[in-house]
Amino acid sequence: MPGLSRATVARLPRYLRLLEDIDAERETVSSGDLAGAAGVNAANVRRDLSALGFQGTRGVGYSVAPLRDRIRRELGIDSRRRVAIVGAGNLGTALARYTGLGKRGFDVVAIYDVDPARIGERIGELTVLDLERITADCAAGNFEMAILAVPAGAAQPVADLLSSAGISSILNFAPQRVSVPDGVAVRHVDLSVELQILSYYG
Amino acid sequence: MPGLSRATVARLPRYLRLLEDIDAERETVSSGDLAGAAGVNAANVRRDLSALGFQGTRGVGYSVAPLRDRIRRELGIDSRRRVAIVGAGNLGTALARYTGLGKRGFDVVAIYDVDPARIGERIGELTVLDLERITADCAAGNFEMAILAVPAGAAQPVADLLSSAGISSILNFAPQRVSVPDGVAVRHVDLSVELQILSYYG
DNA sequence: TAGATTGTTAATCGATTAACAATC
DNA sequence: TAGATTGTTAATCGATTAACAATC
Repeated sequence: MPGLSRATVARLPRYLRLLEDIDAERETVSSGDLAGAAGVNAANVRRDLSALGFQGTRGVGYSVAPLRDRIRRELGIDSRRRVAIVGAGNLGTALARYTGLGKRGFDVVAIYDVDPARIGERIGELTVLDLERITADCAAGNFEMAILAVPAGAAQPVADLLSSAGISSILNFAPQRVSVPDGVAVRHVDLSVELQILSYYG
Repeated sequence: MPGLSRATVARLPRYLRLLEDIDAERETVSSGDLAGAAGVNAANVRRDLSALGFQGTRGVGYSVAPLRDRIRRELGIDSRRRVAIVGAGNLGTALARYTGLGKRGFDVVAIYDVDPARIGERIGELTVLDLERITADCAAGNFEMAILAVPAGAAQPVADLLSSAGISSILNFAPQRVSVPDGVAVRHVDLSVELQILSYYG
């Protein structure tokens, strides 16, 4: 049903960023403009937009506003997504304070930790909640996505809790891959893995 | 000269993690063990290790210690890499306090900011330095890699400074892609892009 | 020998890109 | 008409995987 390839989906947010930042007076963009911003080939852009069923005009380009709306709709950004952060350590706290997510359609609605010394602490507009509550809160439909900012050993147990409570997606920053049942989407971002890859090419 | 495919390099750190965490008494691992830990196919593992020129023993598996050392050497982890963090906001501060990097061969040696109110502030063992100094410090060989944790608008200018000062690699957390000259390696990690991709599949 | 596991081939897959006719 | 740019084809590329002979 998705229809769009993984690689195409990964590029849509980049196109969207250009379309949102572009001069309000610009009415059209070419595949070359989009390619430049996203760091890809212009033919690739045309193919992506074609897969989206979005048509441009030969000799002219693509209409900015309709394309922007089409990508937003495809990514589901017209309806906001609610995100919980798990782990109120350095990284979790930093993510909770980051205001850039709100502009992109994501609302951070809760942050959880196991440390009694942290529970109840205020971080921006949020109060750190007891991790014990997370299953109930997730099952109650308070959020659809979670960001894991926990130590390696806690990643899989927390992912299990969330999966059984019906979470849709997990973004995992813990230095440990987690496995989840079918139907739950996961992405891993591992800082030292990223640096090691860079280090190899540097 | 690299010889290893990008995809293979990206998997090596995952294999390494298993090899470092494994029971000290285990002398061998099979491609199936490594595949399970890394979330890939066993044939893929064998192909990767073969590309590395590392041989196993049929019917037995791969020797843990030599394989671990071989991967470390390939990734250049036997020599430590020095990393500077640019931007002492929420994220930059969290990264500076993160102790996981040291265990993986990366030393955070400096953190920079432009805000006079932050310059001189202590973060763990580091003192926030004036961004003005970064070109000189980089050119002096104080570090080889940089992590950008700056606002979107600052990413490209900072990347330009670092490139001209001879940086090897940049890990960019700013919500804005940067372009750099040949010879500088860059990776982008964009939190809201990651969430948008997840959101599509969730 | 019997069971396990490697190393490699061949098939397949998914994605990228050059090129160019179509057409604004 | 002349210039620009799309939409799509065909070629290519890089990576994955099943399968199995080799061999411990």
